[in-house]
Amino acid sequence: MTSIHDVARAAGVSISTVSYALSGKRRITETTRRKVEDAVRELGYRPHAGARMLAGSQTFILAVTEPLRSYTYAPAHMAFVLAVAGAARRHDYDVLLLTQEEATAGLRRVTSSRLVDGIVVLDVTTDDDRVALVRTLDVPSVVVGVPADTDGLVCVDLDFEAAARLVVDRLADAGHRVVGLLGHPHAVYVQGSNFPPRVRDAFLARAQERGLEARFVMPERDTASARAAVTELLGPDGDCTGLVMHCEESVQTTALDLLRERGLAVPGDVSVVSVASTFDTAALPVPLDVVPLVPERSCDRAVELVMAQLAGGVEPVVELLEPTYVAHGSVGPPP
Amino acid sequence: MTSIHDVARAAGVSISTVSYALSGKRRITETTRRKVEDAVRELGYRPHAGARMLAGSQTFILAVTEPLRSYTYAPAHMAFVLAVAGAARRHDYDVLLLTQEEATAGLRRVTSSRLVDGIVVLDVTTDDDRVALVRTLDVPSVVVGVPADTDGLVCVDLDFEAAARLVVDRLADAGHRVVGLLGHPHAVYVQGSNFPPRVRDAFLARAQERGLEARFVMPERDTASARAAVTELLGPDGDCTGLVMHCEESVQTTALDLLRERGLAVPGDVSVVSVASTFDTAALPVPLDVVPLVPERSCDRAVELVMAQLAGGVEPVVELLEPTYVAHGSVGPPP
DNA sequence: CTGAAAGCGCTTACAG
DNA sequence: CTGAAAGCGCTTACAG
Repeated sequence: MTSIHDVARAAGVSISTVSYALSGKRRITETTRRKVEDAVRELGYRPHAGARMLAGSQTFILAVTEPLRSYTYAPAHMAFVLAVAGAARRHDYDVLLLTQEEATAGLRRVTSSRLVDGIVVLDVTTDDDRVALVRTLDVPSVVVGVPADTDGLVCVDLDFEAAARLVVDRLADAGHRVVGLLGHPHAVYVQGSNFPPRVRDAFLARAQERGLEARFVMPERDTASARAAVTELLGPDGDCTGLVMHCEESVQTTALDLLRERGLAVPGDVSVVSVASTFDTAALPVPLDVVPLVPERSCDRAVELVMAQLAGGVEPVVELLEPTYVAHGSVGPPP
Repeated sequence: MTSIHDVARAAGVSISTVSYALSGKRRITETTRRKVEDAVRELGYRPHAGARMLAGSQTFILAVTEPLRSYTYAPAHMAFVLAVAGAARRHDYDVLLLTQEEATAGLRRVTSSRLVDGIVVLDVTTDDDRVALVRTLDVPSVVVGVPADTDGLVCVDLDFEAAARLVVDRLADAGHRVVGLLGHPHAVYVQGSNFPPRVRDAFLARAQERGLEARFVMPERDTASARAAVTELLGPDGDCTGLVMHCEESVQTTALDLLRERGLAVPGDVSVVSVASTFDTAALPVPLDVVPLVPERSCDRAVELVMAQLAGGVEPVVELLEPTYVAHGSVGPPP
């Protein structure tokens, strides 16, 4: 293995000059810097990670904790993990993946052994052990999502409440009087992620504010349950003309299939909007209006906030990212 | 931060004794060991990761590379990543996640900086850059899957060929004369993972050996495409009575929905088997016989083989794990 | 069975 | 603007 001494020798400088040339932490003559860089390139030098950790007390590793619960929607969660990894790399950081079975123990282990410089907590539940732990850990940490108690935390998340309001408003403005929310499975609301209840509550509250009748159903993931749920939402006399979907892609597909079978046109007979979806709703059987949840947005910001904590003080804060409404022609006036 | 010196002082021994007591690398008196362990516990001591890497030239970190391509089935791939992480932890290893955008560059970086002790390569394609790189890297590596050129590699994988043969045999033995394979989207076969072609080829070959007529279709992921594909497989006169599914859960669900709509009973009218599925086929609308792909099995073995390489010599080998047929009553004689 | 000490490869005050 | 050197916290021969 080629070490910093080899580089120093090849460049004809001292090892401290090599170190500083590489880190940019002190001013170096242009010519010296070039000599060092040439030597680095020629020798294929790469600093020893462990030595850097020990001497510099920086690891350039972030811990990412994502409990892939059985009832979570894998594609979306995977997208968040990958988005964190991507964002981290842009700051020259690698990502250590901590899984469910080891959530809090793992966080303890990697922080107290100084393996990581910071933590990104993904998919927090309302009352999350990892959040309680992170609060005590004194390691730069960012929570993606909003737990019940945000005291002392740095949180980033899409403003799900605003997202829900956006779609309700759009439907109300178009003239719909009865709107229905097709939600996630029941288990998700009970023990799951923090955001489905936030969407539900804001949806119901805004509908009331706008004087709309609102319905809410929580289908399981199977086709039959999804179909029954949509049927229930539409109502026996089909008075519900505005459908909001906050559920998995397959359930949204099933819902659209059912509408088609029933001869209900979108948006001619029923207007449909997807909220907080991570997939491309334009690729559904009917391209759907959407207030998207963009993992990259939340995760880029989360990593930025870890870096900011590393660099200096960041006050505890709950940052809610403003949602955007993307139209694809699936909302119109009621028939 | 409490260091090994603090522990040594508290236990009244030298730091080398602490180190050896913890690593078990040399014989220690029972009483001494206990004194050390007590001190460790009281002080909450955790060895500094960087110092261990530097002094011991072991990092206790494994790199996992998983290119989540857009056309891959996220739940299955996530399951593999998690299975590797779980297996690694059981050997006291952590897992560093390397993503698509950085696949080969990332492997180079983490190995040449001595950040990882070994590599697990997930979801290899037939002709995979990462495999070519890993071969030259001289770091313990295991490939999950079978690339075209396995020379010099340690590969582990389900024996997909045997799995395909198992289901064909089961259908042939039950008396079916025409069988159809519902495959993955076309893109997967062209540029994707290595195993779909293996299933396809073995399926077709075994069908021929058994004197069966065999069909093969590659639906996209949407409902319409899936329905069309099943219709095509069954044939205009419904002569195909044995359906094999090697595709995503949603497509399998759609297929079963279609059969039900057509009034075709399983297995009364059509026998159906799922092959190499990572989800629970017993939870489908009709519980399906399956030759499961169990991520934990492949990944446990993959991690074991990395550990074996770390411990000493392991010859290059392609280990194919024997498939198991799990019956759920979805195969019977043809009508 | 245990200890004193070298050394792993860096970073960063400390000097000049 | 650059260098010599201390020191980060371990592991592991080397002694006894």
